[in-house]
Amino acid sequence: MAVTMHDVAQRAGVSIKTVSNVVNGYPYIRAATKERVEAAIEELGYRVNMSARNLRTRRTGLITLAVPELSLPYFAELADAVISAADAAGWTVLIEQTSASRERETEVLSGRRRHLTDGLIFSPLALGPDDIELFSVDFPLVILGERVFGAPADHVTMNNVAAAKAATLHLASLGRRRIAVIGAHEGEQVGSAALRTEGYRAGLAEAGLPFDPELVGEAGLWHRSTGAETMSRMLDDGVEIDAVFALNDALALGALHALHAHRIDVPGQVALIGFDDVDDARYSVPALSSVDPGRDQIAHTAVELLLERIGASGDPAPFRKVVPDSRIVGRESTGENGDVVGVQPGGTEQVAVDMTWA
Amino acid sequence: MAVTMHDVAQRAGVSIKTVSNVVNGYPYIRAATKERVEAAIEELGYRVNMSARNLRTRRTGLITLAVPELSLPYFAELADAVISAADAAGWTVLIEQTSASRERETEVLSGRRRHLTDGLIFSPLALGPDDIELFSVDFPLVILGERVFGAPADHVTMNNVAAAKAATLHLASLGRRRIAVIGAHEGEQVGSAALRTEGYRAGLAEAGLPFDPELVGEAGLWHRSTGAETMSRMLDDGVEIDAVFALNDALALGALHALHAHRIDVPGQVALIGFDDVDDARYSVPALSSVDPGRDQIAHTAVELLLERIGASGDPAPFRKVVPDSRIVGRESTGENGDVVGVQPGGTEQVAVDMTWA
DNA sequence: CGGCGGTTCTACAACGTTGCACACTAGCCG
DNA sequence: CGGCTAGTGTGCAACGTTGTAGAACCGCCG
Repeated sequence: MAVTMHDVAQRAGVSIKTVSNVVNGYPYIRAATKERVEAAIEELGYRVNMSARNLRTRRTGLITLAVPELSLPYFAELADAVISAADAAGWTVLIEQTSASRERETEVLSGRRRHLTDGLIFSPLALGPDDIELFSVDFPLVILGERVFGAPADHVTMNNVAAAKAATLHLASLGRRRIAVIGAHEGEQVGSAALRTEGYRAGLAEAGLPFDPELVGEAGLWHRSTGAETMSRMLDDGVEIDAVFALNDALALGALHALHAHRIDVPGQVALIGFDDVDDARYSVPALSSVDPGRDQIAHTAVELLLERIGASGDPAPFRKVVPDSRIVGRESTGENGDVVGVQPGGTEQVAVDMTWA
Repeated sequence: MAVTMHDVAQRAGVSIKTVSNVVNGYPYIRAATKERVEAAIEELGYRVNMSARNLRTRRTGLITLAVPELSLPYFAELADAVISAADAAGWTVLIEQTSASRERETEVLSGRRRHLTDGLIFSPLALGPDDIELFSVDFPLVILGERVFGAPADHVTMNNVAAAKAATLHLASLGRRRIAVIGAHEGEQVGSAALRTEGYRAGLAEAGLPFDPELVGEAGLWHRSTGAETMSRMLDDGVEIDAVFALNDALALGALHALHAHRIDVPGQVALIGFDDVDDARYSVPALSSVDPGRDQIAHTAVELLLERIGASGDPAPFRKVVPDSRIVGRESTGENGDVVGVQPGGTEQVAVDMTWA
C-alpha cells in the first residue's frame, strides 16, 4: 500500500540507495539522475517512512516538553514558544502533562513515558532537591524552573530574587508602605515561592520597610481561585495594605477579582503587580503590571541547549545555567502605561557537576 | 550501548521472541518464565525501542493535534483536554501550531509536517470550504470547528447557531434592547463568525428586536486587542448599547477592558456575554458570562472517533458529525452567579459522503 | 600509457522489533 | 492408542531505511 524507496528506485531506474541519497541531499549525484528521482517521488507521492529512518539513524527528530498543565497560561505560552523555537530548527515537540504529580514527574524522568524522543525539556513542580538523583538520566535533559539546582543537566531558570526585589522596590517607589505578598509557601526553602519571597524581603529591607508577617498571604497552588481566596481572607481579616505583590499573574488576577469584590480601587487604594507577564496581564481591568521573566528567551535557550546536547558526540560539555534578563512592565495596576520600568540582567554560568551521562 | 531484547533474552535464557511475547502480554507463557524475563528486564534496565516496534507494526502510537496557537487560551485548554483524553487511552499527542496560515494548514494536511503519527485532529482556521478537496487525505482525520463541512472525515463541531441565539435571548431576557455583537466578519458565509452572527440575528428576531447594522462590530482576529478596539470604536462613535454579545471570550475580555476604560458599568449599564467559557472568564472583573460549547466533550469525542478510525480494519464506517450539548453560564457580567442558565442539546449525525479513503 | 583523484552510483548488511508458522509437551477423549 | 486441543516456546523473515565500502567511470597529469 505505502510507496517505499524501492518503488521510487524502480520507477527512476536507479538503486534504492540513490533514492536515499537524493532524499538526503547527498551532493555527488548527476543533475539528470536527481531530476529523474525527484520526478518519480512526485509521481508516486512517496514520503519517507520515519519509523524506518529513526530505527536506522537512532534519532527521531522529536523532543519532549514536560509541563504541569497546558491550561495554565504561563505553560501554554511557554509551550507555544518552545514549539516555535524547535520548529525553526526542524524539530518537533511532544508535550507531556504531569499535573504536577510526583508520580507522573518521576515517570517522565524514568523514560517510561518518553516514548521515542531524543531529549527532554522538563519543568518540574512536584519533584524537588531531595529527588535530585532522579535527574541523573542517560538522555539529554534541560531543566526549567527553580525547583532543582545542581542536577547534572543544563538549566534555564529566571532571575527570581532580583526580579522580585525589583518588583517590591517598584511598589515602594510609588510611596506604598504596606506591601502584601500573595502566594508564599511557609517553611519552603526551594522553588519559586521561596526565591520570590526572599526577593520581596530584600526589597522591603532596601526600601527601609519593616517585614510584617501579617502581610504574607499563603497560597499553595498558584491559581486564580487561590489568589482570590487569599486576598479575600486578608481583606476580611482587616489587614491594612496599600500594595500587593502577587508571586505570579494568576494569583494577581485572582487578587484583582477579590479587590474588586471588596470595592477597593486599583491602583488608587491598592497597587498591584504580578509575575510572569502572561498575555492576560495586558488585558485585565485594570491592566496588570508584571515581571517579564524572559519567557521567549527561556524557551529559545532551552531548545538551543538541548539540541546542542543531542548533537554533541565527543566529550560532554560542562553543564550550564542560563538566566535571561527580566523586566518590570508597568501597567495600570501600578498607575503606568505599559512601559518597561526596569531591567534585571541575567547571565550564563558553567556548572561543575559530576558527569553522569556521557 | 542500548539494551535490546537480545540482551534480555540471553540473560533470561530464553529466545528473543519470548521476551517480545512477555513485553506484549502474550498469554501463553509459564509464570516462571515470565518472571525470569521480567527480572532480566529490570536488571538490565531494558526499554523497548519504539522506532523498531513502529517500523514493524506500522503504528506509532502518536496522533497529531493541529491548532492555530497554544497561546490562545481556548486552544490551550482544548489541547489540554485532547492530551488528557489521548493519554487515558494510551496514546500520545504531538502538537502542530499553524498560526492560522494557509500554507501551514495545507502542509499539515499534505502530511509534509505529519512526521510519524497515525492520525490527525485538525482545527482549521485559514482553510475553508473552497479547500475541501485538501481534506481528502489517506490517513485518519477528525476535523474540529466550523470552517469546513461535508469533508470526507469525521467532524466534531459545536452548536453555534443555537447557542448564539440562546446567548442573545439571554441578554434580551434581562430586558436589554440594544444588543451589540462583536467579532462579526462581514460578508463571510462560513465559520464561527457567520454562524454565531446568524444565531444572534435569530435571537433578536425571536425577542422581537430589530436588527441594527450599527450594532454589529467587525473584528477580523478574535483577540483581546481587537475586542478592545472594536468596542472602543463603537463607544467613541456614540452607538447606544445596553448589552454586548462577543463572539468569543477573548473579544469579550477585550471589550470589558474598553468598557471599563470608558467608565461604563458592567452589568449595570451594559450586560456582556462571551463564547467558549475559557478559564479566564471565571476570574475577570466582573466575572464573564459565557457559552460553554462543551470543550471537554469535544476533545474526548474527537480522540474517540480518531482512535476508532485508526483501529478500524474492515469497511470504512460512514463519517459522523458530532455536536456536544452547549450551555449558557451566567456570571456577574449579566448579573448572575455562575449557574448554568440554559442548555442547547447537541447530537450525532451520520454523514453520507464519498468514501475517499478506505 | 599508467595511475591518481574526483565524481557517480550501487550492493550489502545492519537497526530492533514482531507476525507467522511451527515444534514440542501434556492431557484427554473416543 | 491415535489424534486432537490447549499450552508453551522458538526460528525465520520481514518492516524501510541508511552507513560503509567499494565499483565503475572520467579526465588529466607526469
